[in-house]
Amino acid sequence: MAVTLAEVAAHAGVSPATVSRVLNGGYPVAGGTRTRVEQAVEELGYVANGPARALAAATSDLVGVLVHDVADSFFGILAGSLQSALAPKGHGDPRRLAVVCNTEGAPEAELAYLTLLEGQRAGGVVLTGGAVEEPGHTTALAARITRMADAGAPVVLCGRPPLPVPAALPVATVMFDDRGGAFRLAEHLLSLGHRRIAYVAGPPGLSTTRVRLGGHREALRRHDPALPEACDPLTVHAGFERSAGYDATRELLRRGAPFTAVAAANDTVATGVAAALREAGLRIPGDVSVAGFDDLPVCVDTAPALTTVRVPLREAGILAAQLVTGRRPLPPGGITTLPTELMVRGSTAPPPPEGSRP
Amino acid sequence: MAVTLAEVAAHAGVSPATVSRVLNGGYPVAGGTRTRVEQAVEELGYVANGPARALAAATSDLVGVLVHDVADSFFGILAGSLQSALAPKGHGDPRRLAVVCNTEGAPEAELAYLTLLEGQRAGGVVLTGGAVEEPGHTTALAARITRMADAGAPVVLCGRPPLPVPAALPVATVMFDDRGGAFRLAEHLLSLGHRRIAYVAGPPGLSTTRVRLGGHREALRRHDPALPEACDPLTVHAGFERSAGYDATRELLRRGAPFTAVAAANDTVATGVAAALREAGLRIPGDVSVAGFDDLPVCVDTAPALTTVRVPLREAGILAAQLVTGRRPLPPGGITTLPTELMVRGSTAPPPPEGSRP
DNA sequence: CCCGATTGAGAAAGCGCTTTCCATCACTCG
DNA sequence: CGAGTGATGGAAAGCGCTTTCTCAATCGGG
Repeated sequence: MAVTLAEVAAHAGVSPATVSRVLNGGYPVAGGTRTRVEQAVEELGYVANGPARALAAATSDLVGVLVHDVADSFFGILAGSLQSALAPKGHGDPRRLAVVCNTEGAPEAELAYLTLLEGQRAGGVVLTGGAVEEPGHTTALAARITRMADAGAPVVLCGRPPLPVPAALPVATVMFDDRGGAFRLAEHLLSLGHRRIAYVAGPPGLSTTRVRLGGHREALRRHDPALPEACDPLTVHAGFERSAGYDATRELLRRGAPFTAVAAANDTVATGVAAALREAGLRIPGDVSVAGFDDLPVCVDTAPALTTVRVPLREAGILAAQLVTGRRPLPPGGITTLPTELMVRGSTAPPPPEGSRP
Repeated sequence: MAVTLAEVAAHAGVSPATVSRVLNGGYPVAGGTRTRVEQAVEELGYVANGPARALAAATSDLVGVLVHDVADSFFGILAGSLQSALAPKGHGDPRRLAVVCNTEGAPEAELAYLTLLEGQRAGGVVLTGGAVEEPGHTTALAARITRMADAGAPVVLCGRPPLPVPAALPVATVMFDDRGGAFRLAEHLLSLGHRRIAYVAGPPGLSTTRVRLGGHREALRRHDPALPEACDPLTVHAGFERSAGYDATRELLRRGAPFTAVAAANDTVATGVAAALREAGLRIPGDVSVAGFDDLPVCVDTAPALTTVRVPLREAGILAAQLVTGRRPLPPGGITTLPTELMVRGSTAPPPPEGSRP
């Protein structure tokens, strides 16, 4: 059916082995021979049979990309830039294909997809999104990743903490300075004069949740050691969806404890928070300031525009692509932390004078 | 290294052929034997070698998903639901993996990715996003798709017009009633009293652009045969990004021809339109009404919320997944048109009384 | 109770490529 | 001037699975 390597070899008057070597490099081939082969490839319109290559080489051109959900802008942007970076313009390298898997953040799903990817002899895997911090899962994941990396498939952890794997293995971690971002965001709110700061956190047990909340509380503590505890009643855990922010805020409002600002786990949640607030007749930022996290595109289209912390998703995607394809050497220690940046917009302002509610 | 079929066979005391048959079905295997094999698979934790399967069977578990850009919510949502639908909960079927490819809508990129996918012996392909309507490309694409479908890989065109391929081939088309949606949206604006309706269309030459604009103009024409032409100076073509909407609107404003409403190619563009309008000191919908298309999540978070046309992306993704895996038979004619729905929100209202500008 | 259908399972031939392991060959060193 | 040497290219053995092609065994009917 399709043109095979053997046919190209015959056409060029060389052996299949030579054609393979020309195509894959890493072996000296005389200039003339090389040209002849390349011409044959061109003339016959040869396209390698991926599965056959993968079977023989025990590694494929597939790169697994585990995300919570590509429909979520956070992951969509990350996966998008990653995918694009996998396909370099100058079609020099053989193109790697991105296999994206929605795990919903579920440990079992992550493991299940990794199994599938191992079965496909994926040439690399990128795990994104916060990690469920449960000892059992961490161990299982570390073991799996070690096995894959050991088999030659680079693994990149993106936006999640490093895992205990033997050094020297091709395992890299790309982190975001979530803690610093949350810290600066809280500082921003404090400097505006806010003290009763509500916090709609992500799901408990997730690394991202812990780190962001940690940075936030640290800033409160720095300002006033008693503040973190004082704000505890104003902290609620929720999911990462808009509705979670909405529900959490209604709950907060229902409780009646007054607050003048709300920081959310991420921008999506923040939009839910804002919606609930507005619905309750509160003005943003007049009555309550709202802040998100991630700096998704939606931030500039809400009214007022959302103060948030920019997380360099595109950069992370590109970096992850380079690391997982080996186009970029592992940084010392295997960890790269990308900076986050406070983006002050219209949704945060000084709190209203005392006496207003809530 | 990993457990192989042969080892499972040995463990179960049968031949490799039998194990393969148990795993793939489609061949009678006695109950006892089957049980024994399944047990062996379980005990050894056997995971099939994808490439080997694909090589022997000449088809893989990979499903290609071509999108303009997954980072764009429209495609992210589509690809997300498609991917999830590919992995049915009850882990009965062998899981299919989604290979997502960002084509930026470029014909060459589409072809290039299809080549790659053919090389991988993909078991199916879903092409999404409007098609570039250029004879050459249409022909080339039709030929490619025919070849793939002929080789047994179902092809699903999603959100783009059907292609001329021999019937009887597994090629399905899932369309959105873009025309109807645009028509009803225009009707809505007309019924509010708008007559000078600007339109920020998508890139020329793209099927989506043509169809949406067509529906829009048809509604204008129905209302008053002279209206389409009257609004021509208010129609501009742009890209599908927010900035395109922004730039186009500034251009419109600069021209000085008055208008009381702007319909955009999609929601993302509409947010850009709104931003430019607000920046020019115009109130929405007080001075100018704005409408989008697609009903992306962002619509409910803009202020005011964006009137738009809901496009059933999730449903389309699920449907495409079922069609491309053959879990759902092709509809007669191979075409399914999904309905769109007008979503009236706060960004559209009657035009201001004459005399206001512009 | 024997014979042609059926049903169930094994043997073996690839699928198309990579990759040792060798065989050349043209030189160069001593 | 013969052997050592690096640069090239070929032969062939798989990689792990699917799928004919075959054959043994079981079964119902005349």
